[in-house]
Amino acid sequence: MPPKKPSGTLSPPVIQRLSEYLLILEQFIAQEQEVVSSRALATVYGNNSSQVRHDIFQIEHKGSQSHGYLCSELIKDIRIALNLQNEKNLCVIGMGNLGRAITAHVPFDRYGMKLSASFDVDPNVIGKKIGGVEIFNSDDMSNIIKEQNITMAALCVPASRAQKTCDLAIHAGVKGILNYSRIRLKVPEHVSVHYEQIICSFMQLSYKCSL
Amino acid sequence: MPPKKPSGTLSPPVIQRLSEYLLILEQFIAQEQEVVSSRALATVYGNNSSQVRHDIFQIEHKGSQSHGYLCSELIKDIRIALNLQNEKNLCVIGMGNLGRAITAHVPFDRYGMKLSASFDVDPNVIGKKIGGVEIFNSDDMSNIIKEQNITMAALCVPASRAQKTCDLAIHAGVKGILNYSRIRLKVPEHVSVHYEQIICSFMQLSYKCSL
DNA sequence: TAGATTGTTAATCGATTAACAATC
DNA sequence: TAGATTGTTAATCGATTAACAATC
Repeated sequence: MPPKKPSGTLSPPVIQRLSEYLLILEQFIAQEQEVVSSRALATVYGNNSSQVRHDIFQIEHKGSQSHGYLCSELIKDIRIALNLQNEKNLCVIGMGNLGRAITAHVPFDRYGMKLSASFDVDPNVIGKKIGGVEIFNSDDMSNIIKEQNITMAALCVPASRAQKTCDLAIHAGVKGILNYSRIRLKVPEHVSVHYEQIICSFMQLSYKCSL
Repeated sequence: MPPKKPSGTLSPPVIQRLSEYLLILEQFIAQEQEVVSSRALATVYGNNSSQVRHDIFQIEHKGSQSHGYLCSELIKDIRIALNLQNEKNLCVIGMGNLGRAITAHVPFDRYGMKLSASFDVDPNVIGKKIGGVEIFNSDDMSNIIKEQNITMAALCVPASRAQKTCDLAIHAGVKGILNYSRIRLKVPEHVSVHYEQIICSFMQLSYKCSL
């Protein structure tokens, strides 16, 4: 019998909430709040204390009964549960506004990820750096992905180029794609794609607002 | 007894899927594919035909038994179900890379939304246009939101300014916020906030990839 | 101690899937 | 007609919430 549950045990809604609890807890730490109750966390997140405790129960973190959770310890255990300790390399493909936003402003290094390359086809930007990350020629993508052992990619290219680019990245070894392009991708079974269609988020919000 | 179910009847997962079906169906139309079966749609979306039929059942669209759904008709009924016919005004606040990406590239007008203003504090960009949308001074936000009857906002400002900006927008009449800033917002009960934390999407993908 | 709060199970609720009759 | 596919209900599955004993 293994000492810990096998990874892959957490369901998508739980993973999602844990990742957001993590950011909230870090906000608490920044405000020098060291302890938090399930009730307080639930208030900020927008759910209820029962769900918070249930989520935390699943990652086998132990709080202090009657005094709540120590933020710093809970952060550690969420990081372990989400597998954020062993570093993963990723790249951003397509340096339009969105690609640049992700490259320059998302703090990957604080969450066990390393943005090790970005790619574009525009000769005017190739060779430059954004947020400390070099922009490479898309033609060299395959080699660089292999060399740097990149396993995840944010796809920020125009729809017309998305499938071809995605095929190339997968062929070079990418296992997970965050797709910001507005088409559905065909990928082999062993590859995960998460669709991040900004317009769909707006539609959902719009629906809620129209009730 | 009302002829149609009251709006607000659709659950969040159903709304989410319907919004994505909509994009897929439009892709089909663009490829001159006029008819689609629940099975074909499920294959592209990545679920199963039973769920597709169940979702479509809920919006009271009638397909043709034995021949599937007519894409154009299904598109129409999804639009109705999602309340995309009556136009809503929205704004983007913060014209960094992300704000510019949303302003320039998200096709709001095709989905019943009108991006009628964007805001920034930088005098170098105020007065310019991006994607046909004028960038106004954030100081004038309150007036412009009221004048143009803006009800939704994409919040793309730095964390340090997010809460203040959000308060201002809500006070001027905004009812729904898509929050791209990395903090939790305190809002009154009648306002909906959707959190779009890019780093959380990466954490979720990373978890899936590490299984 | 009394009060607060967690840990954990059980109950409830809702979402997904299966099944199949109806229909074109 | 036979085959394909929807429409719709029922069954299953999983996620959320409630409850409360345990504990500090």
